[in-house]
Amino acid sequence: MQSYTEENYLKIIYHLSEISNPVQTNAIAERIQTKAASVTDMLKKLSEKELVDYVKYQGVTLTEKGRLTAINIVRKHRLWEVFLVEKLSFKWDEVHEVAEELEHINSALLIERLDAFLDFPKVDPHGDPIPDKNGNFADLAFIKLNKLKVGEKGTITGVSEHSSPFLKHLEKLGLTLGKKIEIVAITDFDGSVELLVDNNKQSISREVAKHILISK
Amino acid sequence: MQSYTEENYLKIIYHLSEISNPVQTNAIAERIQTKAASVTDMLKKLSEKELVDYVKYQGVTLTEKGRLTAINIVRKHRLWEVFLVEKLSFKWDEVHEVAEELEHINSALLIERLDAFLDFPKVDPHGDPIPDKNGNFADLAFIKLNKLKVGEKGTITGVSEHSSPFLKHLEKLGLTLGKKIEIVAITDFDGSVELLVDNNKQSISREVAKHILISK
DNA sequence: TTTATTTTTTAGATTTGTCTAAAATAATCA
DNA sequence: TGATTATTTTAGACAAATCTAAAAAATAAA
Repeated sequence: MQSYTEENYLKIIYHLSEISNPVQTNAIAERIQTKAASVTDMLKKLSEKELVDYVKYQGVTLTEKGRLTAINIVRKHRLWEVFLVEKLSFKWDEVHEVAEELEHINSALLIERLDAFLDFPKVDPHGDPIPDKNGNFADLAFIKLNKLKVGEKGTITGVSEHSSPFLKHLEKLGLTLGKKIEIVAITDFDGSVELLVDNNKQSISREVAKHILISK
Repeated sequence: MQSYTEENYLKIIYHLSEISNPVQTNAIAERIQTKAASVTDMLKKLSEKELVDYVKYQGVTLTEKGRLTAINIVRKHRLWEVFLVEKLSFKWDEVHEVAEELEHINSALLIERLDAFLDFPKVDPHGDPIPDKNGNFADLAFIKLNKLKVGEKGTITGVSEHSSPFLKHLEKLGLTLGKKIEIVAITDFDGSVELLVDNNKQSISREVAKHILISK
């Protein structure tokens, strides 16, 4: 069994692993709102528990055991997000903090029942995939919007950034889940993207495009 | 804002207050599975935060501020119990531990929405009243079964003891929520009670009777 | 390939909640 | 009442997670 804090570290390491591997101390410190020294201490502890492989001055990788623990937390987080949005009428951008707390509730029965109650959803309200209880993801095949070429079409199925300002920005532009888009132009100089949504032309920065997930 | 631990102390003190006032150190220690010395430490802390009135060697009472905090935790606990039973098909005696964790989730919006989702329930699955968000209880007027006299009738509307063995015992005897009962006899020597449920004669100890709540 | 800069780690301290053992107070009872 | 017993508190220590300041290692730059 892990503490609340240990679970948070595992989850953050899991998410950061998708960007860089191994994950650096400072990256964790920044995400978890703490100091690098504290992170080092925790990494040693997680390493002793065989939840991560940790090499001094190099960084950490999750062990299989650590990965499964992290995925389980992600599963709980995303199921709770579905619950909040679908059953309690939370908005897309209101759910994150509460789910951050709910994900640490410890009851296998609860999560199984919740999953069934929600009718076994495959994605959360941000379009992120929900792993099953064995840690397997249904593959959904999406691509980041900034990877699309001029003329290509697709449907918005997710985002990879969940901050409230970002989500509000998208909503204002009409770039919400399920919307069909088409790439009109890509600016050479800064990589910003012009696209069509609902027959409106919209322009977004490369930064924003990178966080929008598209399926075809 | 209080810590998880502080919240637990307040809740326990609140519950024990119904039995004895002020509440003694040892009583808290026993309930919270800790040592008397630890309780003393915490009582000093809660006292400094003006959540309890604490007199050395005498015991504690909740302040108004402490009482409202405690009631809010009780409210959350009971609403979650309703959710678990009504929406996730938990059994009567399976909900307590999970609700014990859920009650510490911190979001006013979440609780308001949950309350509405559950259609503003007035009692939890054990028949205990759910306070509203201002801390007021709808008065439901019940009496403990051991206070009834021979020949009196009533309906089981709650219990004041929630351990799994106790609840299973009641279920086995057919003494579940909503059942109508009639007192047949009360033994002089140990206070045990004979009663009619569904036309069956059952006998229960005074201890058990004390924890069954009856409305007329 | 040295030097400078950034990143990471160590060492020692702090806070929260807990503990044991011993001392202080209150309650009981002969 | 005075002695015994039970309850509660103090004193000092400990584990978890964090911090600051300084040292060590890795990376980048000149």
